[in-house]
Amino acid sequence: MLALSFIRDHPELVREGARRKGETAPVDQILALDAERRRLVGEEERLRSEQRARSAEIGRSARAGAAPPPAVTAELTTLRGRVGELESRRQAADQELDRLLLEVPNVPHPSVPDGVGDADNAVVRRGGVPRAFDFPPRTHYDLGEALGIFDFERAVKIAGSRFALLRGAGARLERALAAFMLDVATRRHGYVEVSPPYIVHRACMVGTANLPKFEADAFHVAEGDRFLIPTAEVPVTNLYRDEILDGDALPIRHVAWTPCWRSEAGAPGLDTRGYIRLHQFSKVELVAFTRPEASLDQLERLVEDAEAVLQALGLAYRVRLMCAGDMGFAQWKKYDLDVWAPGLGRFLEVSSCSCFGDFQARRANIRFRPAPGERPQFLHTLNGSALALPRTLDAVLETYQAADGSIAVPEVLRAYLHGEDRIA
RNA sequence: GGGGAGGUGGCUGAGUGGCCGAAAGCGCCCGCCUGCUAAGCGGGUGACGGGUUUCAAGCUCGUCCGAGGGUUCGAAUCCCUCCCUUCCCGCCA
Repeated sequence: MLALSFIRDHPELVREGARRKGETAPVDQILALDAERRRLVGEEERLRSEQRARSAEIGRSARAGAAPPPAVTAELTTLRGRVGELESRRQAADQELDRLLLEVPNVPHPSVPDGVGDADNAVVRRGGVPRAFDFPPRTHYDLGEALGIFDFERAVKIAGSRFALLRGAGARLERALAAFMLDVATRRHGYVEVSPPYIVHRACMVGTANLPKFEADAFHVAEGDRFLIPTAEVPVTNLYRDEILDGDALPIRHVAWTPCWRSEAGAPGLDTRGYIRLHQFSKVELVAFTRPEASLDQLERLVEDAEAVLQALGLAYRVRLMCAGDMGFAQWKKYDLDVWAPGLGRFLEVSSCSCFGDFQARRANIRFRPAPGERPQFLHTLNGSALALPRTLDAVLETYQAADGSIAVPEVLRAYLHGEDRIA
C-alpha cells in the first residue's frame, strides 16, 4: 500500500497513477476519513491524558494510606465511558481507512510508458533467433500427445479441466528444466534456494497484494482460512514479514521452485488447448529484497537472470516493458519475458519481472535498519519467474522438434537426464 | 488427539494492581583512554501514531509487554476466549 502521508501530500499523483493503470483510487474518501480520524485521535488522547493523570493521583494518595474520594472515582468512571466511546469511533475509522488504503493501486514509476493494453507494451530487446524449419512445425500438444508425454484426458478425469499430466520423458524433462533453472539461479547468480510452504495464511496474501482485491483468483482452503499459493512470490516475500532486517544483509535474493495454483476465473475460453494455462503449474521464482535506492537496478538484473535461462536453452524470446495500463495493481515497474513457440506461431509469456517499490513491504511490514542506530525503514521487494515450467517446456518441444516428431534434448539439459539426448 | 510449561524491546531476561515503556546483561551509537585492535571507563540507545514545526531536529501527548474481550479510578501483572511456541504421551510418512 501507499503511505497515508504520501496520499495526503500528493493526492494528484495517486489519482493520476491509478488513472494510468486504468483503475480508481478512493483518494477523496481517504482524505476525508483521515481528517476525521485525526480529529478523533486528538480528542481521545486529550481525555485519556486527563484520565491517566487523575488515576495516578489516586495511586499516590493510596500509597500514603488515603482512600479515593467516591466523587472522584465516579467522575473517572464517566470519563472512562467517554474515552471508550471515542476509542471505538476512532477504531472504526482506522479500520475503514485500512480497508481503503489496501485498495489504492501502486503508482507506476515515471519510466513506465502510457498505454491501455498489450499493444502498448514496448519491446526493449530480443534474444535468440527463431529457428527456421524446412517442415511445418507442430504444436507442443500434437507432439506431446503423439510421444505419450502429455495425458490431458486422464488429468481431466482426475481433477477436471485446466489440469495436465506429464508422463515418462515429459515429466523427466520438466524436472530437468526446473533443476537446471535452480542451478543457474543458485550457482551462477548467487540466489539462496528456499523450499517454502505451499499453503499460506490470509495475511501473506494481503502482504503481497493478492488480497483483498483478487480473492476470486485464488484457491481457498477452508481449514484455517488459508490459501494455496498462486506463486512462490507469496510465501517467499512473506519470509521476512514483520521483521527489521540488518541493512548489511541486503540485498537478499531467494529462488524457489514451487507449484502454483490459480483459479483462472477471468480467463474462460483462453488457452484451453495445450499445456499453457492451468489451475496448477510449477515455476522457478526469483525474489529479491533491496534498499530503496538499489531496486530499479536490481530489477534490470533480475530480468537478465531470467533471460540467462532462455539463452542457455537456445530459445528465441523478447523482453517487453509493460505499459501502465497492462501492469498489475501492486507493481511499480514490470517487464515480461515472452518465449517464441514456433508450433503455435506466437510468443508465450514465461516470466514477469516486477519491482514493487515499498508497496508490498509496507503491507507486509518488512523493514531494514540502514545502519546501526538508525531508524528502520521499508525496503523494496522484487520478483520474477525464471521461469514458468509449462510454457518453457512447450517452447523446448516446439523448437527442438524433428520432422519425425521426436525432440532433441537441449545440450544444457542432458546432464540432468543422464545423457538422454532425444525424446522419441 | 491427551496432559504440562510458556509467549515482555534488535537479542537474552526480570517484573503478581499505581512509583513500569518496563531492571539487568548482550548488541549498537557517541566520547575518553590506548601506538593499532581488543580490553577498560563514562554517557546514550524501542516501535507506531497525534500535536507543534517550511522540512528535519527538538519538545509534547497517546498507544503498544502474542491477539481480542472483561474487571478496576488505575492492568505487563487479575479473569475469559483465541493464536502460537515448547516438553511428555499417543498416532504417523
